[in-house]
Amino acid sequence: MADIRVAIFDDDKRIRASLEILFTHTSGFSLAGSFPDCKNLLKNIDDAKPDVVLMDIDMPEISGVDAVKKIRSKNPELEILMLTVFDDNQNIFEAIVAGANGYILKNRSLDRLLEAVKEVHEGGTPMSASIANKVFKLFQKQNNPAVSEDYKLSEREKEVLALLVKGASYKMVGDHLKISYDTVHSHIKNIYKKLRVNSMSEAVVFALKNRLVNIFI
Amino acid sequence: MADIRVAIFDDDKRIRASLEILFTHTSGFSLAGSFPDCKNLLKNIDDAKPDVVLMDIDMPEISGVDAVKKIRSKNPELEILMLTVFDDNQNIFEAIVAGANGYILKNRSLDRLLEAVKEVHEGGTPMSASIANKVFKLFQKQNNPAVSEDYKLSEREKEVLALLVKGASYKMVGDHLKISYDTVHSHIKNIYKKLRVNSMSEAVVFALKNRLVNIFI
DNA sequence: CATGCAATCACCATAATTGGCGATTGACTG
DNA sequence: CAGTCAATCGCCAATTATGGTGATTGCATG
Repeated sequence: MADIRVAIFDDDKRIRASLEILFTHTSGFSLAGSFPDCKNLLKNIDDAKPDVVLMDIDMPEISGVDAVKKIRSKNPELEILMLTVFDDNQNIFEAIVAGANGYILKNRSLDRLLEAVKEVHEGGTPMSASIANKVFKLFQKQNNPAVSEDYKLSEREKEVLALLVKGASYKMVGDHLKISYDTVHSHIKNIYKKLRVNSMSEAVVFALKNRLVNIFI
Repeated sequence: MADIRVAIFDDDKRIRASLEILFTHTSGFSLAGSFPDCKNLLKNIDDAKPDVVLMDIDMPEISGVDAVKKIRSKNPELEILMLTVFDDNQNIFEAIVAGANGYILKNRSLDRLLEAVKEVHEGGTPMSASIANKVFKLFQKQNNPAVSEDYKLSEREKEVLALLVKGASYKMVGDHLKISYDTVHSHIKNIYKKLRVNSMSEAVVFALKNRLVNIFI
């Protein structure tokens, strides 16, 4: 197995120095580069060719979050691990959305750091339980209308609507649900009445906007 | 501190029996109810008044996922912990979106189960690392349009597509853009070809999914 | 047991969409 | 200046969707 190449971005000279030593002398890792700021960020990364970027979240001038955004726009595949002092930092959340792959607290042990780098490199997501929880809750909220208005669609009607959202025609819905074309027609008429729309595309947009059906997956 | 009242839904008699014993005899917990299926789900919950519901994800007739949806529609505050055998189950994911608060593998220790119940009750989210990772990635994807692919739609075509998403018909698009019905038809044919779809609703869903047009959120 | 409601199906007429074949104009480009 | 492409328009045929008025079955509920 080739070493995991790590690039460091941190304005604290001592931390940088200790990380440099760590990744230079630990087998399985190698130091791709070490930088005190995010000037020439993309060029530095281009030269260093790291597998994993360690990014301090609190840096002067260009913040860690902005750096993540910048990196993501050019290197969508690069793994980025954020370094932070506090775990209730709003920046962490922004960094996640911007595309960071995980983060680790600065006061954790070096072993834990090595583990986290490995984990990120293997596609994982090292992070604290409290942030994981926040992400989870927000995810649910985004995907679950919970108490969005009740349009009183029957189960069958929701089923039909979900198929329409997937691009099905009347006939396809009928085939899929093993019911006749006319029954599909009937359900759709009722759906339109309840949602107060007059066409399939309106119904589809309505369903997506009001999260009556779940897309994604 | 009052006991945490736990209600059990599992079709496996032995598991139910052992959970009943566990929650009856462990201090800090009490058994609110125990049921082999989800018939009378809401009434059972109404009677049992649990703080936390333990729900088997694979049950006959009404699945655990549907049960979660049902509970959520009436008791948005109730904590639900899913029980499952495998952790790569698609159902888990659906359960999460439906509003489950966490899940635990059935083969874990009873201690771990008690911990998880406590954690859920305190607003946490016990779950395996692999699912947490999936949730995290999907969350990022949803919040980060990143670099949506370029489907090479012309400006006019984007304009037409945006109107379709608003529920417009051919005729309405024509009126709005002051062009003929046949020109609208022409644009739409080209859009369908570029997006590789064959109907308006498909095009609309495609546009929303891939953020080719900006609405809501 | 009447009442309502969900789910199923049928028929009809009209409207809308879809896909195919064109065409012309003007702007940009190598 | 020839070629390309976006934008515009037209016609035709086939398919699909929409809206209306029915009907029957079965289930649940008071």
